[in-house]
Amino acid sequence: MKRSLPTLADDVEKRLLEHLRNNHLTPGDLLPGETELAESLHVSRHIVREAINRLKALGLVEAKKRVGTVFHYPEPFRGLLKLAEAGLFTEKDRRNFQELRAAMEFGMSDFIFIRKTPEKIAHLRTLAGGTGQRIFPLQEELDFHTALVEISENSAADEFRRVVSMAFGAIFLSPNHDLSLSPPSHKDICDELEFGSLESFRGAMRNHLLPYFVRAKKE
Amino acid sequence: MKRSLPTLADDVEKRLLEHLRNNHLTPGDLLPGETELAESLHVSRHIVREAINRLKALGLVEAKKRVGTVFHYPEPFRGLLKLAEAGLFTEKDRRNFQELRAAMEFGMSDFIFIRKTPEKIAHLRTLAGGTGQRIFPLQEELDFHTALVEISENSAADEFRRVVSMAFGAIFLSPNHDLSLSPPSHKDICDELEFGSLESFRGAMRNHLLPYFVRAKKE
DNA sequence: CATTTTAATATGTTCAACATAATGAGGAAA
DNA sequence: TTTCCTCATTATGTTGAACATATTAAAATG
Repeated sequence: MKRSLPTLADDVEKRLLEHLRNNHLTPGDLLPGETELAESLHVSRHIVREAINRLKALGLVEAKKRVGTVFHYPEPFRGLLKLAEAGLFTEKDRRNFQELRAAMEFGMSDFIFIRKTPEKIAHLRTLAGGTGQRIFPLQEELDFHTALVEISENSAADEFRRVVSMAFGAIFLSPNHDLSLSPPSHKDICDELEFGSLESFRGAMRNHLLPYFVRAKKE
Repeated sequence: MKRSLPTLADDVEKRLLEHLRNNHLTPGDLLPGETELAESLHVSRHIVREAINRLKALGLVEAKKRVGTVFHYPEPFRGLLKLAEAGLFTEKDRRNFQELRAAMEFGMSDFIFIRKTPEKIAHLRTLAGGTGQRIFPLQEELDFHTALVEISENSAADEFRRVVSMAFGAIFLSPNHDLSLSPPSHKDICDELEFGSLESFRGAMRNHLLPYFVRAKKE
């Protein structure tokens, strides 16, 4: 595969990233002005702006008039979100991401269990809903799983989950899952998390996500 | 939070993304020329270039001289890779990503088991190494786990794994994991995948990744 | 002192022009 | 005919100067 020669904007982009790393920028800090950068790098201001626009696409910086270009702490999945929102993924891609989300959520069971606290469990219970059905079961599902993953204190998992949920459609449970054993409810999961063992909690998580795994099997 | 007004490049970027979606571009297809876009959108060519540069940052397009701007199929984690390569994440972020990778890999166990074939297992065994130790156990670890996730036929999981491995450092096994039960070897995992049950395979995966889960516990 | 006005300064935008590389057509040589 | 070279074409790459605009902070005003 023949790659084209690096352009000036490629160089400047690389050097800007180096600048961000080497100077340990804190969120809110300013990049040098465009004119200043153009002079010090011996390129035109347009080139500098092209490079900066790439950083904008990654969510790394934001331009503010009269102020300058301010550094933002990286949002790892900003690019993924943008691509997804643009609707550029295929149906198969979207299925893969939903599948990956379910696998990730199940895989985080251990970390959720390890880092649980009474306060977090209490908060989780407020979202679990009663025994009766709620008006917005879909919203409850979203909020509950969000809070659940938050317990793991893993921001990467948290953001990944949020992006996939937002961009690839909400959690979709096949309405006609004729399983003999009904999956654990949110309340059951809370109980397992609070009183159960690591293994029983992991099993509950797995059974709760079962529809995804089953659907995969049928194809 | 006061957001600044959308700039012309913002608009053009959005419209370019719409164009990509609405016209169902196939990888290799060309975007309209910069001059043409500038005229039809009533903006200067520089604005168009700034917008295109953002798409470049996402890996969505590549510019080729004399040819034009060609569409590439989206690489979901291109942005994440770029941020990671630039070294902009904190130590805690990197730990979180390694943790997420381990959780994801374990969570994919079911899909790996469901979609296994004799050919894939055979290929996996060629990477498992013999009973003796190899010269590059780290490389074997990388290749083996790559092939393992490939069996799941989930490109999203595949790419995520590759990006995290490449960008956040190779798999790091604590050398002094004084566990009474030694984790399953790669050969053991192959055997479980081929002859074991879904549950036993999942257990083997979990125990193989145990060091990650254990390390999390200590903190 | 509080308020309004104003000047300074960063990014945003345009125009016109030229540079450069890859393509493809056309002609020269085998 | 086939192969190779040449060269004009055409897309992106790059530059410079200038002006627009929003926001900040200083200065003037009451």
